[in-house]
Amino acid sequence: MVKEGAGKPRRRPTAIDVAELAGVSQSTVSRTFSNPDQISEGTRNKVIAAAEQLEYQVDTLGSRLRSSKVGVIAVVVIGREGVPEKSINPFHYALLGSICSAASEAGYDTLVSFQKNAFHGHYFERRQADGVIVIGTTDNREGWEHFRKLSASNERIACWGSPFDDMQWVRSDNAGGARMATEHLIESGYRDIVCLGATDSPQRQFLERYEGYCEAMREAGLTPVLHPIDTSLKREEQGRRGVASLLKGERPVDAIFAACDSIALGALEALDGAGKAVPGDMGVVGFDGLYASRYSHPPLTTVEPDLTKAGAALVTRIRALVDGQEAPPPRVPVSLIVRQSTR
Amino acid sequence: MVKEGAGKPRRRPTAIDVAELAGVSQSTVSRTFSNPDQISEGTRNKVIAAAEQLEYQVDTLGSRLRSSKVGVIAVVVIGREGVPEKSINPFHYALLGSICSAASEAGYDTLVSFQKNAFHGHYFERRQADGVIVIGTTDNREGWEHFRKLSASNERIACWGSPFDDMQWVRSDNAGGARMATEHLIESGYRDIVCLGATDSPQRQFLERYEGYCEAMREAGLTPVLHPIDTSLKREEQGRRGVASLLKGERPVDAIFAACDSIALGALEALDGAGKAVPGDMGVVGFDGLYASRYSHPPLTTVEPDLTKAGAALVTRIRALVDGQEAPPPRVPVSLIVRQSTR
DNA sequence: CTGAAAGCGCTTACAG
DNA sequence: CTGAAAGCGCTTACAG
Repeated sequence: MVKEGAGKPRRRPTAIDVAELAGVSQSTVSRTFSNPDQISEGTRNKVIAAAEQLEYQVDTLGSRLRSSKVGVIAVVVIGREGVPEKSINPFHYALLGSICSAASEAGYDTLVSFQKNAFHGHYFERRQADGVIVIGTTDNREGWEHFRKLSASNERIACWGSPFDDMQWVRSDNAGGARMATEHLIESGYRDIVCLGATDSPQRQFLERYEGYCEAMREAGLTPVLHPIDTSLKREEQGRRGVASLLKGERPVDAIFAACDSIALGALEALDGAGKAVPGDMGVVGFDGLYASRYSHPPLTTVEPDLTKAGAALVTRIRALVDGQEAPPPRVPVSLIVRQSTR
Repeated sequence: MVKEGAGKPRRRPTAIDVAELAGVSQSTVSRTFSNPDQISEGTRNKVIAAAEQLEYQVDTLGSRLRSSKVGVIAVVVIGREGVPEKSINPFHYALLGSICSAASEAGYDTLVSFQKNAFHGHYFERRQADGVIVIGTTDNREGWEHFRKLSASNERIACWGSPFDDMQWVRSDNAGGARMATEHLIESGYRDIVCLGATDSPQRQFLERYEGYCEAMREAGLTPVLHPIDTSLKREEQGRRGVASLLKGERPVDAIFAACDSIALGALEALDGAGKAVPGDMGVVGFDGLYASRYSHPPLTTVEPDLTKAGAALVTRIRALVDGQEAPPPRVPVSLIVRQSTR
């Protein structure tokens, strides 16, 4: 720990400095760190001792330039224009966290960028990253189009939440989760269960969730009902409006399976405002496992994807693209978290 | 958009390729991108046209190695051991987002890493970053000690939430925010207002918030009361236990100013469980502006720091350390968000 | 305003 | 197992 600014400018030590001190060639120093098996134990120890004495660390820049290995995964979080970072769906932040952790375990750095309207960042052309993971709101069509094109011409892009099927994606077991949620509602005695969602949304997962819901309903001899939402609104507002029109309608409803937690949170708010008791008058289940769903009133029963596995799967996908490894099937398991919004 | 894997290996174009096509020297190509004013307009246009034709982009690796400018800010999010990424305080995720945006606007990439127990990442020694921004839980003493030491020997570290005063920090206007919160409670008619917090916590902001609360109380002729929390517990649990012991106590209480939102959320839960009406029997105010606080029951009145300014201030701090620029005062303004947990 | 040349700190065939 | 040498793609004095 040499104090800097104490007079000595103290040049960063290089492999040459270490070589001199250890009495070996510069290439031997390099090999000691990049390919230690090639070096005899005795020599290796001398080099390591010298490196420690000088506080030497391999310069990433030199190493990467020469070896053409970047060692970086870029993570792009697609947002909506005009929406500040603090309002980004917390689910995406949590996913970002698990991606960064998984990357780190695989020996990659993560270059994170939040993009709304300007999708520049020529990661490959500028050799800044070996691969790109794209996550974020499905709604920013322009953003996804951009990465879809890149994906077509360069295969090192993996994504979560893409509206397009022809990209390298990783997804929740949406149908399975929806099925679990619906079966849970049926077992709890609800019968007039409506799905608050959309089949034509760019959010393909909404369709998959609706299908899982339908299967479970039909197997129980019940009729699935889709109550469509206005996908141009903010999620919570979709939930509020959805409930408002449901309550005005003729059809009896005793439970709501919402296509995502944010919609469910809005729905809970509207139900509370309308004086409806949850879970007594109406059961509600969401999908995503947002942090906020633990503190809603009442706390929301939801389907939660295993985010650790999701992050790992995305990183694995990139590695597979980079060096032809085998990739596991890209469906991430989910689990049902039963809270107080259902009986 | 040349399709890769279509047979042609297609080498990445270099400045030499562009130079050949444009009929100039390689140095001229380099200058066109790094120092365009040095190049006449005619030459510049020729070079740019050639670059576009070849889809050339400056190779970051070569450029950085030669110029010694890394152009990267590392962001370290300190977590608690054993706590998965998805459970990280959402506040830190939101702050992370605004840091990444601010960095991007200043022309920096952000290298994000989540660290719990292993604090390696020799960003400077390995020349991976020009500076490091450290955020995250104040509770991981070991983590902060690590970065404090680094901070002492290398001055390019800025932080949010450090328990130590001798680091380069950026903070909320904690005292001012606490004052606003307390004045709001007093104006709303509450009198027996207790601060649920700690003065001896490593969370220095808790002390500052307590002090702001005290000032406002004294100015109104009221006596400040600190109801201490057990800082070894999880935040929400601190809030639950705090309320439990408050309700068992002798002292009359009609409002709680909680040192942070997570504590307030736990407190709301416990009050609900104990059959206390909020805001009727008890007013509650938090601090942080978590996403979840919008969906608590009732929605939580809270003090919210301007996260966009916080991210910008941290990045500015790093830039100041890197190239001696002037830095603005590192207090981030806050605002009071009145919701339904207060009259 | 432009070019020729050196060199940033590494990795990696090649030779022994 | 180790060394001498070339070269990754740039930037930047130096000279004109």
